[in-house]
Amino acid sequence: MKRILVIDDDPSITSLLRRGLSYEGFQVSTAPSGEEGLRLARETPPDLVVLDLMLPGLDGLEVLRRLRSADPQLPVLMLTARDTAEDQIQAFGFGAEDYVVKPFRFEVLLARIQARLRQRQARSELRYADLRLNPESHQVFRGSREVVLTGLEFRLLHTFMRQPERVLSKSFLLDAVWGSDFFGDTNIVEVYIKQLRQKLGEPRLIQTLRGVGYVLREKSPGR
Amino acid sequence: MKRILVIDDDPSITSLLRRGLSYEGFQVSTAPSGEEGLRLARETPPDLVVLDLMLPGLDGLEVLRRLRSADPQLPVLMLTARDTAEDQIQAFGFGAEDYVVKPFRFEVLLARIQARLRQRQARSELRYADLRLNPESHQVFRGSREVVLTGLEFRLLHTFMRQPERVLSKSFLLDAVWGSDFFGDTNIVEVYIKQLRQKLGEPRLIQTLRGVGYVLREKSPGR
DNA sequence: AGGCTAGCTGAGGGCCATCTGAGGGCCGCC
DNA sequence: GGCGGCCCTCAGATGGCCCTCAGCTAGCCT
Repeated sequence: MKRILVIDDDPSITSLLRRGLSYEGFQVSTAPSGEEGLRLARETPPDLVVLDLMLPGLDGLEVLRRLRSADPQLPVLMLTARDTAEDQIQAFGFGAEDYVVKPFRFEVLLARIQARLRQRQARSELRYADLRLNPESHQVFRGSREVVLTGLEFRLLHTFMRQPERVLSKSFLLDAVWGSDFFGDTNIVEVYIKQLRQKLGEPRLIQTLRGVGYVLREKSPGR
Repeated sequence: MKRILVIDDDPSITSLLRRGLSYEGFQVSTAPSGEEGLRLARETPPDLVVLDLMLPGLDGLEVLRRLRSADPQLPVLMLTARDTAEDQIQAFGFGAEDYVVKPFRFEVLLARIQARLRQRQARSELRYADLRLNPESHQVFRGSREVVLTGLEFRLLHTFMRQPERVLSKSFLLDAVWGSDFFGDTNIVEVYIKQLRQKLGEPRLIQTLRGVGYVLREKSPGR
């Protein structure tokens, strides 16, 4: 779940965003001042920050500068009532990615937030336990060791990594990886599971649930 | 010198931007339609695109989509007279970074352009491993040795260098380098890959992922 | 304990994605 | 008009990957 930090001294704004963004599935923190916002960001780094330009105490631009110094990649969305050309120029100069003018429609803000997160998300790799799978480079690592997979093996593992700890039946996998136009035996799934297990090494991450399917899960010790 | 491509059917806009941005030290191309814009972008990839949402013929959003498919990193600044929430939402959905509403102050547009370009840092010379590609001088070096490439070879390598370690499918390359109006066999990609590999020499930097595509990557040493 | 069935495994055949060398046609330049 | 460079096509060779198969193992039920 993505974390969003909202820094604004206007309670009607923070309350609106807290409710609206929570409803959209984000984990929302709010701070009424720059100092408080920076403290929260330091404790639990958010995935994105919505920052009011006009703040009591520490200036919004100063907060932006400090957030950036801690994480130059962090997406920050500026929020403000002022709409002069000078402000915009200055904010962009400090490296804000985007700028929304109050009053705004919630959907517009949401769309921009999602656009920012998507930009970031697309490049990021999937992780589970000590496994890392990068869809862009088509690479897989177990710890620091690279695991070289063929096209099908990769697609199979990718399917598991997108929904770890969820049981996937053989017919589901057949559909997801081989496509619904495949008419062979489900034994092919077993064959490729074995192949994957072998390449990924120990300890085993793909467990068999007899009569049900397979699941990507760390073997919990003693149960 | 940074290249900016302006796609807009309104001559007063293109003329204004051509003069204004040239004065600021940019190299400006303009296109009155989406088709023409895409063609220019394919021939000489710009550093940033200013794109009108309302275009005759090919829709602005469609142009955006195609520009993005060729280079996901390319900064695109949408420009439009419409200012409805729906448009903004849709444009962000397609991955526009920014949005400027007509009429605009030139300084605001300029500030946003500069902010985008700064984020992207120097595009002037692309590097990967011991490869260097300079889009301005159209030169390529492998280590200290210059590699002389033809126009197509250069565009192909350029496409790879803009997104190193990312898998590019043959159909993607066909689209990005040859254009979507090419109807020949994908074998042409294989032929040019071979040609590039030969000219670039060893160790091989363009790897084949059978059934998936090609990727610019140093062969990870056996681990 | 024994039987049944789901799942595991090793080997191998064949197909097709990719590689490769050769060559034809077009265009700009001399 | 001739020449050279570049783009594209084609067809044969290669071998990696996908899939099958048959025998084996092991969980589960009676």
